Amino acid sequence: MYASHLFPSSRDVALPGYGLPSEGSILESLFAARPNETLAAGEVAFWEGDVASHVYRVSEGCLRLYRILPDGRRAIMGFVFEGEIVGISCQGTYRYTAEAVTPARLRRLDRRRLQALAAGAEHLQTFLLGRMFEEMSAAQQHIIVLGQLGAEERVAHFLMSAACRTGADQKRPVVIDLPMTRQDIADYLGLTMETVCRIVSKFKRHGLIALEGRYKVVLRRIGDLRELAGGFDDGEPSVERGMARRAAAWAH
Amino acid sequence: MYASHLFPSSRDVALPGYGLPSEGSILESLFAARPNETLAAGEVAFWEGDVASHVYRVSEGCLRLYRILPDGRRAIMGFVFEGEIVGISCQGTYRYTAEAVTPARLRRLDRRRLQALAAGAEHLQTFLLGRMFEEMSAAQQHIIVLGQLGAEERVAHFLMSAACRTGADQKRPVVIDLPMTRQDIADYLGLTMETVCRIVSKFKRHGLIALEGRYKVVLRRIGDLRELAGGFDDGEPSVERGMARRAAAWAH
DNA sequence: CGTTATTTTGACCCATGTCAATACGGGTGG
DNA sequence: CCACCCGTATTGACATGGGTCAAAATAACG
Repeated sequence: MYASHLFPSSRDVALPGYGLPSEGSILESLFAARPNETLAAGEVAFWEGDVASHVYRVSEGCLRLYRILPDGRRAIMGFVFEGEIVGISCQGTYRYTAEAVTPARLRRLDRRRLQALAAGAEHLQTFLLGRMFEEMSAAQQHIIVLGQLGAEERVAHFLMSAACRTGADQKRPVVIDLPMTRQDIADYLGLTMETVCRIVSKFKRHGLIALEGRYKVVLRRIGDLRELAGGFDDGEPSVERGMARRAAAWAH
Repeated sequence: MYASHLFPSSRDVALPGYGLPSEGSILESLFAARPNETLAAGEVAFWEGDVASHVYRVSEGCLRLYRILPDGRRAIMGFVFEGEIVGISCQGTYRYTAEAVTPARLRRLDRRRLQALAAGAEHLQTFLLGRMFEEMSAAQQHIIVLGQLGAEERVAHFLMSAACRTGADQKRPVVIDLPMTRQDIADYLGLTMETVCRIVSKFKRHGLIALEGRYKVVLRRIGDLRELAGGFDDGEPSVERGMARRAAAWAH
C-alpha cells in the first residue's frame, strides 16, 4: 500500500497541474485501447460535482481544472497537458471542472473497472497510489506558492514549473508553451490578469525572458528566474536542505 | 464542511463506501496497543525530510505542521488535534515538520507494518485511502482560501473550520479553542500576525465573536461568519450548487 | 485585411504589510 | 495566593504591493 520506494519520486512534482506524465505504466496500454475522444476549445470533459465515473488521459492539448466560487470567482486548480492523467485523486464526485484550453483529445477509463483491475494488480495499485502522493505533493507546493510568495515570485515559479514540465530544465534558453490565457494564469496564481501582465513585461524588460507571440515564452536566464521563484523547488528535500531547514526552525 | 485540513478529523469520514466506523476502529486498536509518547510544547515529532517511517495518532494536545522556506519564511500546512492522524499522505520522506503547539502525547505505528497489515485487509486499505482523499480535499480547499479569499474571509473561514471540527456547528454561541499563537494562524492563512489581530478585533467590535482569554473564541453570529467566509464550504457540492456553478461557468 | 478578443500599459486607490509603541495575560517565584 | 515579568497580542502610523478601472496596442482568426 505505502510502497513508496518502488516508485522513483518524480522530479516534476511542483508542476502547476495535477496531471503528471504517465509513461511506462500498464495504464498506458489500458488507455491506448480506448477511443480517442475530441474536445473543442472551451468544451468541458467533466463538471465539478459530477459523479467521478472515469479517469482521463490527455492525448493531445491542454485542460484547465477549476472551481467557481458562489460569487463567481474562478479558482484554477491546475492545468493538464498531453500525456498526463486527470481524475485519479477524486472520490465520489469530481472536485473541479475540466475544460479544454486548446482543442484536445482524450481517452477515458472506467473508474470501477480500473479499481477492479488494481485490486488484482499490486503494481498498478502502487502506481495509482504514487500518483496520488504526487498530486498531494503538488497541492502542498501550490499552497506554499499562494500562501507565502509575492506576485513576482509566483509568476517566476509558474514559469519554472512550466519549464520543468516541458522537460528541458537546466539548458539555457528554454522555450515554453503557455496555451492558457493571462486570465487563466492569474486565476491559477491568485493574482489579477493585469498583475501577471506587468510582471511578465518586467521580466522581459530585464531580459529574463522573451516573448514569441502570445503563447510562447523564452526563458533566457533560468538561474535568475529560479532565484526569483523563492529559491525553492519541488523535489524531495536533499540532506543539506533538510538540515538547513532544521537549523532555520531552531532559530525560533 | 469547512475545511479540514485544518482539522482533518478522523471520525467524520462521511463519504459513501469509505471510512465506515468499524474500519476506523481497527486502526484505533492498532494505535491503542502502542505506547503513549510525550512531547513538550515546541518539541518536534518528526522533521521535514526525515524518512517517513511512522504514522502518528495524537492522543492529546495539538501539533502544527510546517515547512520553512530557504529565506526563513514559515508556511504552516495544517494543525492536528486530539484523535487525529498525521503522516498518512507522506511518501518516502515527511513533507513537513510536526511540532507540538501544546504539551502533547502521541502513539506511533510503523509504516511498513501498517502497509503489510493493509495488504491483507481490504477495509483497512480503503480506510487509509479515504483519509488520503480527505487530505487532498482539504488541501484543495486551502488552495482556494489562499488563492481567492481576502484577509477577512480567510480568518472567518478559519474560525468556521475550527467550529465545525469542534463538533457543534449550527448551535448558537459556540466556544472554540485556538491553542496556536496568532503568528501560527497568520502563517497558516498567508497573512501577518498584525492583520489577523486586526480582523479578530474587528469581528469582536462588530459582535461576531467574543474572546475568552487568548486562546478561546466564542462565535456569536455563525451565520454572519459563514457569509463572510465566502459562503462556500467543503462538502460535496449539492445538486443545486453544482448547477449554480455550471451556470456561472457558462456565463463566460 | 479587418475585426474582435486578448493583452498591455497607465493612473489611481485600497488592503495588507511594515515598523514601532503599548497593553495584556499567564506562568513563575516569592 | 499574589505580584511581577516576559512573551504574546493589540493597536497605531505609515508604506507599498497589488487591485481596479479605463484606454491603447497587439495578435489571432476569419
